[in-house]
Amino acid sequence: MNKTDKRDEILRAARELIAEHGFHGAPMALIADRAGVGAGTIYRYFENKDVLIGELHRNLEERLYPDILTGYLPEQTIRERFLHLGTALLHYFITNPLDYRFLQQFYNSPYGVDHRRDKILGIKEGSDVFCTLFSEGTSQQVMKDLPMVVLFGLYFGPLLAVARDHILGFIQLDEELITRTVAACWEGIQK
Amino acid sequence: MNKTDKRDEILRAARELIAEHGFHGAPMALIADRAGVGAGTIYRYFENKDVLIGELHRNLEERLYPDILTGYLPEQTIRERFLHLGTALLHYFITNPLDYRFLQQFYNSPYGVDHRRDKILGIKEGSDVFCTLFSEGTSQQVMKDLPMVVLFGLYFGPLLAVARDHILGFIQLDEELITRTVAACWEGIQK
Amino acid sequence: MNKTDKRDEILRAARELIAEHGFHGAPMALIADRAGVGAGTIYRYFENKDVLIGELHRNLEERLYPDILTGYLPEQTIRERFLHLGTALLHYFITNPLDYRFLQQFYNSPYGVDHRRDKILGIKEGSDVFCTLFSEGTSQQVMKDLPMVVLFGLYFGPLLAVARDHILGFIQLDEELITRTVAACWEGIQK
Amino acid sequence: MNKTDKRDEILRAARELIAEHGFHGAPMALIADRAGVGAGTIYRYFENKDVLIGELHRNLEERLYPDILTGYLPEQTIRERFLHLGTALLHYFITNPLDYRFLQQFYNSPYGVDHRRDKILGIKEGSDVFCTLFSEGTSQQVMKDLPMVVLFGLYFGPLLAVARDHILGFIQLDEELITRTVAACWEGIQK
DNA sequence: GATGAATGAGCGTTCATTCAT
DNA sequence: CATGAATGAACGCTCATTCAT
Repeated sequence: MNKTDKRDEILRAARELIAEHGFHGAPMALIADRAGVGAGTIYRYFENKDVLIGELHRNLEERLYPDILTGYLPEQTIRERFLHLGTALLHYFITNPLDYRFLQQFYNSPYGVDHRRDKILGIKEGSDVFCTLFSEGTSQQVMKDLPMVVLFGLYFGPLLAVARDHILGFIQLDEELITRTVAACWEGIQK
Repeated sequence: MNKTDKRDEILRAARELIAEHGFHGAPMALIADRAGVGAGTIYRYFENKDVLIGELHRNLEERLYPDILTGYLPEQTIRERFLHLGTALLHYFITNPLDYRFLQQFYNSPYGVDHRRDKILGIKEGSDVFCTLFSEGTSQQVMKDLPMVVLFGLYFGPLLAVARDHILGFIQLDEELITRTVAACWEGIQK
Repeated sequence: MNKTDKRDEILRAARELIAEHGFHGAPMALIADRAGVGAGTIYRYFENKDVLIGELHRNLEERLYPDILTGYLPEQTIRERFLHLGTALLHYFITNPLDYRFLQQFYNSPYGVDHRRDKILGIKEGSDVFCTLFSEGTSQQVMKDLPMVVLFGLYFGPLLAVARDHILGFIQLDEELITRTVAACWEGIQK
Repeated sequence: MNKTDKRDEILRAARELIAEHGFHGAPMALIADRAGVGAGTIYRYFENKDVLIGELHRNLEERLYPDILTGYLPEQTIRERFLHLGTALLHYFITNPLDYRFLQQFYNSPYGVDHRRDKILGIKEGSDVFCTLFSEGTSQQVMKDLPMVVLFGLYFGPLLAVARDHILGFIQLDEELITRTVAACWEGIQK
């Protein structure tokens, strides 16, 4: 196992444990075990647990963004792009429930404390796509003239809520329901 | 300090610490300190930490529901009642940010595990107000024909998101913004 | 309830709890509860827990000795008296298993530490009957010429062991078995 | 200090503290101190205190049985074997007083609760030597026709009593006294 | 570089004892 | 006197982090 592999194994092990059992169920020793490395080894790759968790978060974003941007075409209308991103986001979380659960844990833990600025469950930072789209939307008067933060709330709030409820089994999202849910968000946001 | 006072002090101390620093920042010893009592005293009032936390939750609901139901008139139109509740909820969380933060911690911790079914950040089944209102809304075809869970997401998702962002200082919600935000939710939900 | 009654209630409650659950299952608060008095009240009658336990021990002996001495006739032969006491002792413990269990707990706890000199599971101190009997037995050459302590071991050792096993349910002692057991002891001790 | 040494140090420290002060005088922190290790270290070797205590018990038996079986010859008469085992047992406890005191504590504590069936102060079922010997003794009509449990009481009762009194300093057992004591037991048990 | 045994501060909880009422 | 609420030291145990090998 080379250096990068080891690092990846640690991240994977940590992500799984946290998603499955929460932070309280993911002590360093267990992460090391599941990653197949020694407990001390983790500290060669990550200064401490906070840093490991933070890295996990960054790592997640690096997988999330390419995914939802696949097939995203700047030349489409604002509405079309809005629907694409919302739909893609729901698909991503449904396909990767561990990632959803990790995010949920992350933003309500001491580890997420420094990332709180990454509002809206983390879907903002570096998310120029969303910023750009919403800026365009408001300046072109296609979206309501509300602060960006509120528009984000109207968008991500419902999406994350239904993703959570799907993952918790309170609802079974299918293509049609996803489409209609994202469409409803649009109606709340459009002018 | 009499018996009730002491119990209240413990609840207040616990609520504050949890809201400010999360569960990890609220060990029993610190709660006792801040409440001005001995560590063992807490256990005269609450069987164990889980029970204390659970009581904190119940206690919060006992303050939240009367508040948002003040001035709620069943004879108003569905839209009017929808706007009333949404506005009242935002007001409550803005006025009681500690309660918002406590709920946020609560539902993402082992303590809230049994209450997960109480979906949508504590607006739970027993909250017939919301259930009743939404049932009426869909059956009268005033609201979209979506599963209750999705409608709840479209309602509470944005509200809780903007409440959080206000509390975190990312926006300053005033009466007008509150009204417009809740109105936007309505537009997403109405048929 | 007068002063003596209260004291007796405390002793009774303590004895029961200790016999039933051991010392670890008899905190002062529970003793007070079962005695129907306040926790602080115990300290009016007994300086501290050690003293209470010690008193319990003395109290037991005050009930045990009159019992086994009933029908004890100094004019009987040494053998007859030996058999009488042994039989009476077994009867007492079978009839009062709580007392047996208390003694057992007592002599293996910090509380019994000062009473260790009361060897042979407590059946020695003040037990002039036994001392007298055995002195007589050795000086009259009816018993083996062994140190008193050894003779006591040959007497109380088996008796307490079978009492324990009866109470634990490993054996069902009836009159005949009691008689034969005490007789066997005698055979070991007699010259 | 290597791994085995550390484990042994912990066992030794625990045995000593329990023998000297009983279970109440052997908190984990003190055991760790006396063993010269950190408090947490104990838990690398023993899952919890119960397991540590249980191991202490097993460990003792592993030293006790080989010791008393040394020189034990099945071809000897029942009486000879009886005397051998009794003598060896007394020698063992006199030589290892800490072991005697540990056993005494063990069987009168919550820790020994599961071992209660191992009657007669730890001379338990696995001790086929004793069972076998006594079975042979009764079936060959060399021993009295009493239940095994009573015979055990007549054997171990006195032996453990005199061992205790020697350890407590009430008598000084020498070879002759040991021999005569065990012989007295035999007289009580033989037909 | 990798390891995992060792650490000890910190946790939730219990309970003998005190003392204001 | 009697009370029982209050105390806080002490317990068994966990786990992020270190460091000798």
